[in-house]
Amino acid sequence: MSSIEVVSPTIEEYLEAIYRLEKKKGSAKTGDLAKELNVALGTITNTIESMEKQNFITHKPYKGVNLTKKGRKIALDVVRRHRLSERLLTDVLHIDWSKTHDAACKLEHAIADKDIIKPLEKVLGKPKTCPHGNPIPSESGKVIEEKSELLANLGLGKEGIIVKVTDERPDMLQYLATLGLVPGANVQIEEKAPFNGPIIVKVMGASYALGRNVASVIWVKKNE
Amino acid sequence: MSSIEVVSPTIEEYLEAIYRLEKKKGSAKTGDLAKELNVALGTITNTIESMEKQNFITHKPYKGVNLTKKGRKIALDVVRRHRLSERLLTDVLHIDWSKTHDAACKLEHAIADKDIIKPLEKVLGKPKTCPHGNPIPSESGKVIEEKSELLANLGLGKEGIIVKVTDERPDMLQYLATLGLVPGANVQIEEKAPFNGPIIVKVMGASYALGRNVASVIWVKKNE
DNA sequence: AATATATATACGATGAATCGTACTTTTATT
DNA sequence: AATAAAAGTACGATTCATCGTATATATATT
Repeated sequence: MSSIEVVSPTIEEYLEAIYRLEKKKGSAKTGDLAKELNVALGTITNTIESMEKQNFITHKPYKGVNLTKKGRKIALDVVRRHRLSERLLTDVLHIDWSKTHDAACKLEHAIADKDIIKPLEKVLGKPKTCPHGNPIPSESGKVIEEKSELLANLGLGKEGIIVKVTDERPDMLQYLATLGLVPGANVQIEEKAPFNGPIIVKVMGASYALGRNVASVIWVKKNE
Repeated sequence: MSSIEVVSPTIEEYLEAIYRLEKKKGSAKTGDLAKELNVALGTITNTIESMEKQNFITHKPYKGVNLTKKGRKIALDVVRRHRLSERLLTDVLHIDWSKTHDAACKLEHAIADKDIIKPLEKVLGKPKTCPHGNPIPSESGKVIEEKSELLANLGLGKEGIIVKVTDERPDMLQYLATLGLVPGANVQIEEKAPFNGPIIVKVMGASYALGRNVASVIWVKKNE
């Protein structure tokens, strides 16, 4: 059987957040978790402790939290449900990609049942990624991560296709969408100002100056 | 503004259950609630007490619980979300109507946001009823209940169109579907055995003997 | 090396939702 | 009217998730 363990929505949220932070920084610090989950630090300590007892994570004080095999399995399932929820919201309900994250955070816990998630995946056409370009883990927990590099690191004159956008803030996503900076779009570096100044990119014929912070959430696959 | 008050999923469940029982029996007894919500009797007493303090319900011991105006408003919103969820599950995800109830009980709490429920309603084509035929309350809380009578009470030889089925048990719904006893179907009473015996009905050319308990969850609109 | 900052823990407390057992009151049955 | 059955309440206890304040420890900065 090896079906996935059922845990509370809270623990699912924690596992998901740890997964994200682990991916981004290698491990999840309690402070980052507190910010991500919007709870007090002491709460993190408490919950982390109980999660370690249940063998979902390991915690080395001051070094951060990491998922165990058992924890990762659940986390991947939550991420899978989250990203399929986002696809449902954009592809079926035609909701803007800037609004999907928060809604998906609630939906993901309501579609854990196999009888729901499988038909959902099928109806959506087995999408490989969420609307922001992040891969959707398979039922068995496989993640196919497309190789890509930061737009901010792309050399002058180089061009590539946007693969994913790693920022969920609605205002940021709205901004990117108005410029056409969405997965699939072709971008070219026209200029890179020194001292970490803005980057001028060309998208669909138009040129825009992007701050480095913006260029650091966009991942592209370089055209060779 | 007059937007709908936000309460916990638990309270939403209670309000929804009270709404159903009120509709069926005029009021909700604590015992019925305990069965409906699968919790201990004492738990009902506790929660009921706090809900009465918050003015969601009134409770006359041994007489039952009833919704206040405030409570009914929330209850109708929950029912609306529940039934739209069921439509999503059947119409979009093509899930069998026998499985939608339990799944919708979870989904209903995840789609409370106006930004989600409005697009959902629109995509579904503003359906008037859930897959079982129960009316979907409007955004403002209006319920348009189609006049109907129990199949069990229909006279010999009379015929009508099934309007709704008021039973959520998966096995019952599966059984009804195999006989074609679904909303919209035309049925005719061919025979009524005495002493509350079975009723023979004709559906789509075929005849079936139904127990009274089955004929008492099917509501029809008589053809005049 | 000293100090400031970031990171983490301890501890006491709260509220929501739940349980189970014992007890009480009302309604139904004989 | 007596009694059995159904309905409801009281009460003590538990678990989960949370808070805030105070304190401790480690890492980074000067």
